Amino acid sequence: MPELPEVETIARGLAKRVTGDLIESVWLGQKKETLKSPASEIAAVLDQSRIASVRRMGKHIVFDLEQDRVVRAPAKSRLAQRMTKSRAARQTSTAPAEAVATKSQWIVHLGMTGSLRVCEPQTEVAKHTHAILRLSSGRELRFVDPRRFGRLSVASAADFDAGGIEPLEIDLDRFTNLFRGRKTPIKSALLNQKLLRGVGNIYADESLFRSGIRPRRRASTITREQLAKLFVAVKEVLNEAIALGGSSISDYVDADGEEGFFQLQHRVYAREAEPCLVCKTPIKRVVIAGRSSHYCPKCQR
DNA sequence: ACTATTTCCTGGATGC
DNA sequence: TGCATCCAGGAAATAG
Repeated sequence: MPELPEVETIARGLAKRVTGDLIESVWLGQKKETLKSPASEIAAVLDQSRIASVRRMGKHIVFDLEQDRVVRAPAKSRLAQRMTKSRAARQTSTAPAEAVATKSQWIVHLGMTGSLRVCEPQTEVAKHTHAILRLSSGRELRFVDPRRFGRLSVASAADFDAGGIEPLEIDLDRFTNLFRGRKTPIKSALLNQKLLRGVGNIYADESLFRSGIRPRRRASTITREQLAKLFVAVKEVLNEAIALGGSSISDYVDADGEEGFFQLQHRVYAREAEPCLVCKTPIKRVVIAGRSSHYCPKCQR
């Protein structure tokens, strides 16, 4: 279940392996529910594009792509029209033909069980493989997702909006404002990607434990002091998890096939009935908005 | 405008 | 052993 720290780890690993590669060909599977954009559009954007960088936005992995396309002056191509007017004007008035870099993005959401693997072409194609990109390095980048909660899409450079604010970049004032007037349980608010992007079930539970707040507490009833603690806890938990390569739950591994180790630091997540590490009270599990939520009934109020 | 609930999906765990 | 059932959970869709 990749959340922000896992996606960050994966994106860093991918950046090391595929930055600068040209995508020489693209294969997309038939399961169209994994595609947010039409298959033809995804293939057209990926094919013959160069991977300029790989980064994380919330729980999304963003591949920044550049395509070199020859634009001939007299014929007003669609590409030329899409460029800024001044640039297009310069183009048509001077050079008869010129290579123009157009920018776009390939956006991957791993959902629950999605993974991106860089491997040799002869590696057996795993079950539930939904996309294969052949790279100029001779390797392949494959998207595998058994449960198919993952999503692939493409966007032009200006398009992609991942929603809320990055939790590692937000300041205390804006953090506090996110919860003002919200009657929803704080747990639900933390999971709401339109507020903060990247926090998932594990890190929401762990942050609430560290700040002593019960997951069911209505967001608007939390004091300034408690929110300040939560603000620190969220950043702390995410940073520690990134440093340990994320949490390996079920079959999560990063781009190098390495497991993360933050699961060993979990204080409440998946520890139902086990003693609280602070006060020995058994950890409780309740369901909030359809999600299992773990907390210590004594330490969290 | 918010908030709560349902739905999607497969494989691993559990129970009889 | 075999088969059915349940559960995990992010986010979109739907309902209130």
